[in-house]
Parts: sequence; C-alpha cells; structure tokens
Amino acid sequence: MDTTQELMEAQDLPYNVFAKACPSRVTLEHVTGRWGGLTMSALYEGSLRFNELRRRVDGVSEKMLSQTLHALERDGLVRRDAQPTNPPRVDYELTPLGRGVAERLLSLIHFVEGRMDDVLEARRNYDETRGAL
Amino acid sequence: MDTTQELMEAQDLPYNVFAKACPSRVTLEHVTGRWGGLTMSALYEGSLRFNELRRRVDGVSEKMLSQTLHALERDGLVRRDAQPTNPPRVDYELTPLGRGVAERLLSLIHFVEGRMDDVLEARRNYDETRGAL
DNA sequence: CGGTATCCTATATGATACTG
DNA sequence: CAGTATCATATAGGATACCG
Repeated sequence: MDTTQELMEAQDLPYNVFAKACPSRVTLEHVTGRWGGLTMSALYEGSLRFNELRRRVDGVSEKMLSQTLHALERDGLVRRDAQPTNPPRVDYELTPLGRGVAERLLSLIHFVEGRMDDVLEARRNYDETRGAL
Repeated sequence: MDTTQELMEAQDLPYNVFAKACPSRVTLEHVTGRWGGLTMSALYEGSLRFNELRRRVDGVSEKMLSQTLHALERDGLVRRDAQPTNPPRVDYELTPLGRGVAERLLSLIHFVEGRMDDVLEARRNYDETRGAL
C-alpha cells in the first residue's frame, strides 16, 4: 500500500480524473466498470481463453465479455493472442501495464470482500433506523 | 501495496466477488461505480458539504450525487452529519472503513493517471493497426 | 443550502441466433 | 471455440421543477 503522503499529494500530472473531460476518466471506467475489474482480476493469475474467462466471471454474457476485452486491449491493458488453429484458440493475458492495474484492483477487491460483514451490518443498521422513522 | 503473495492467495472467506450472487459484488459496484469512486476519493482529504462535493466531482448531477451518497452511507463507508441550522449544513466524511476503501481507490486512480500517456499511445497504435485492415 | 420528485433519454446489458 | 449481429429491455443518468 502507498503511504498517506503519496496518496494525498497532488501529482502535478496532466491528467486529473476529477475533471469531466480528462481521458483518464474513460480508462478508469474501463477498469472499474461492471465487468472490466472482474475480467482483469481473473487474468491476474494467468492467461485464460475466452470461454474460461466467461466461466470465471460468473454472469457475464458473451457480448459484454467481448466488448470489455476489446476496450481493455485497446487501452493496452490486455493482450489478445489468437492461434490460427482449428478450432481456434485465443488466449488473453495482462500486459505489464495491465498487471499494475490488476494488482491495485485486487487490493481493493480483497479489502471489500474481507469487510463485507461490517458492510452488511451497517446496512441492517441503516435500514432499521430508517424503517423506524 | 500488498505483496503478490497476498494478492494471489485465496482468502477462504465466505465472500467471493466472482460469484454472481455474492453481496460483495454489489458493494464493489458502489465503490467502483461511475460516481462512487470519485466521491470517496474526493472525501479522502477531509469532509465536504454536498455542494462542495458536487463541484469537486466535475459533471455529477444532484440526483446522482445524492443517490451515490445514500448507497455509500448505507454500506457504512460514508457518514452524513447534518446540522439543524438554517440554512442547513450537511457534512459528509469517510468512516474508518470508507478510508480503507478510499486508500485503495486512490492507489488505482493515481496509477491510471500516471500511465495515461502509455494508454493513449496504445490506443493510437490499436486504432491505426485496425484502420489499415 | 441540501436535497426530493418527476419525466425523459441514452446507454448498458441480456437473450437469441448466426458465422468462420 | 470464439466470437458477431440483431433485437429487446432494464437501468443509469440528466434536466427541470419544487420543497423544508
């Protein structure tokens, strides 16, 4: 984990996700979108074929997985390796850049998974308090 | 940043975001949604009032900010502090749990902002290659 | 100021069928 | 297997008006 200092410091970079028109916002949406984050996380452990990925990311449709992979590939986060065999074999793997993103996504995901009991308790508390009003 | 070992290890927790029905997926969507991540990141530096937040998160509508804050409050990630003054003053701040999430979100955001030049180059390369076909 | 309610539209997503 | 194409729908999101 980065230090608080690193997290707080303005970076003086040309990109600022808080600005509506900043291209970083689009990429952030690709990696944090409904399927983007899960897809990249699934690929963290190694390359996977299209249908392996589909089974791993429970609930994703062919269409959405295809769309998600295209966006990630275009952003240079995922590499597509198609073998011209029959039947075809296509492997997807993270690029070095993609691994950097995936590490941070996994850190977030594991943190959330590990705190779900607290989250669910907060929800019960919230609903209860509201329902009583 | 966590170690690779921590990132890869199965956690043997009851929550697994890869499972379609896991409640962790909903919370992950709250914190990685279009406005959830930016909202929590904005609050990392300190509490903000509703309209301060709205200006900080460029492009968010009143409706979506309100909706986002309710979801985050319900999950126990944000605390709402309303003073019964006139005019009203409402401050939003991260809970300790929310800070844990925000730190990891900021790590991801800063990483993406810092690599946007690589991403944009990858896109140009991708579009060029495809356009030539 | 800090919202909520309503209406309307855009986009995301899903289901199904089809192809190399 | 690894997708694409098409159609239908759900949901996200925005604009506006209004309220305590």
